[in-house]
Amino acid sequence: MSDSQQPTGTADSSDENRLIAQRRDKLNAIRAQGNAFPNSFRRSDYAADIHASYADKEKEELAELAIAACVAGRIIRMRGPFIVIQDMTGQIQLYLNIKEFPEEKRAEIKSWDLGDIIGTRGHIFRTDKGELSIRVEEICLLTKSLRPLPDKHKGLTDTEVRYRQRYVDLIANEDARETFIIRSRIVSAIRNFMSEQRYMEVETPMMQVIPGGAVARPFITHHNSLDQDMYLRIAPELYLKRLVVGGFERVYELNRNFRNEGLSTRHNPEFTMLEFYQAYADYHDLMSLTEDMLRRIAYDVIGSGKITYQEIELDFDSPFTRMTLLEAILEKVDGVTLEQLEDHEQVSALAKSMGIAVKDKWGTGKIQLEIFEEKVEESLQQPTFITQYPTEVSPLARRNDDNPAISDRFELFIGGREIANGFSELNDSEDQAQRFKAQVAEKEAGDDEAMHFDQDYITALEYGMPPTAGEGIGIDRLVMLFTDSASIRDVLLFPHMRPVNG
RNA sequence: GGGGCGUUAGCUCAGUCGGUAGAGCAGUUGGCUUUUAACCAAUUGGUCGUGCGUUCGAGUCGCACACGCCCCA
Repeated sequence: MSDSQQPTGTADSSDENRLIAQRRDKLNAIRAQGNAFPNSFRRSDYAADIHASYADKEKEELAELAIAACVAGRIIRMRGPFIVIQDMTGQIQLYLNIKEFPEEKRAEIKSWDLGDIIGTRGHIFRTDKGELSIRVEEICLLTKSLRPLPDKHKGLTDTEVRYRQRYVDLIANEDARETFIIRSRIVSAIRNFMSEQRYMEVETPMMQVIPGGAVARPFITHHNSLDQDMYLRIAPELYLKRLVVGGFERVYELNRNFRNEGLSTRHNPEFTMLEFYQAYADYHDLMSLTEDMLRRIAYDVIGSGKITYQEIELDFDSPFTRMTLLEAILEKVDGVTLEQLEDHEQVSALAKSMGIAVKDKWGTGKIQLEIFEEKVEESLQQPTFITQYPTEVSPLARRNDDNPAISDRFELFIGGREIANGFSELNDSEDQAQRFKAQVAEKEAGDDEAMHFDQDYITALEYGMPPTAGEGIGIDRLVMLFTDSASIRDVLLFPHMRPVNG
């Protein structure tokens, strides 16, 4: 009976099959010949460079030029005397007439499989059918692949395997490679842009004693030698503003945040955020900066100010629409009046009629925000700045000079999703202390997403933080837009997955 | 947390009314060797996610669980 509880084999051997066994036999034969994993081959050329350099050369011209090439990569197709290899830049075809090689080498070449990694030297030529290729003169196996590749035409489609074994996805699917190349280019474009704006990149703690800067549930961890609980950061905000106090007047951090929340097509427990702060600026300045930045990314990465996301054309060329939260509700929800939205009893009744579970402690501003999120957010496809968020829901933002109930804050929506959140910073240490106290009261009332009181941050503000504006941009969602990805998992190399065995 | 859909060969997928498990690709053997999803001939390969149940008989019907995808909270 207890035998049924025992594993029948190791994970390593349970998924072995005859295809792997055949390849393992081949590897054993190579081992018997000498070094099965040589690392002495050095390539000098890349597939994409060869295509770019000789795209316009005819067959006869290439024959006269007799250009030598030395490439390496993974075998992804074999047809007759042709072998297609893939390197980090793309694919190139090799022509290998096996009859030109001695008997021993022929047997070795015949034993090679799709997926094996080889290095080769030869000359560039064009086939009768016009394909730029390399005529192989020397060729050797560099790494034997033991596992068969997915279908050579259809690639790998099983989403679970694509996420769990991203390395296979990247070998088999051009789209996946392209997505992560674009992601890298977006990040580069942002760093270049920020650098040009005299911003300085910094790194602040990811493990924090007091998690701050956002309203979210943190992950808890423990420092053994200090015997102290610590939190993975939910935002770098309070540290970045300490640096502004210190005199770094333009700082940014582009790195991971961690939030202990559910998973969805738009949420992963760890995600990447660009967060930046600029002294002597307000939220209007940052809206302009954001517009410039996104337009720059579009042209750097896509080469156009128009991109298509889920069959909708998004326009980054035109000035982004700007409207207040209340204006947006009035425009998008039929039959609602300003008087209704500004009166607590009426707006509460309105929210309830929309199916929103209004809580007693919610103020008018919170209810307005809930209505916006329920009825308006999804319709904001074209880049749109929404401004004048209620102070009640913006504990770190500066109050508007004319109306203390609203804050000098904006959020940017594109494709129906929040992409950025920015505001003029609260630099009044006494106001900030009071708002922390209000958050602590909510935490004590049972809201585990409410903020802690951060005394050192108050102390920093007491030294004086210049008037400043700050913003966070969700990089994963931005990459989703520019790669036309429906799920955040498609833009994360290794998205969080439930373990296979419990 | 709730609902829907999915899980069959290494990969991509069929599988009818419950009655011996199928194809293409990959692999193996041979042929061909400037091909383009190369081609021709032959051929190997299955714990049908896991467990329990119904039945003479379950890939197929029922229940539970696991993992995934989508929607909702």
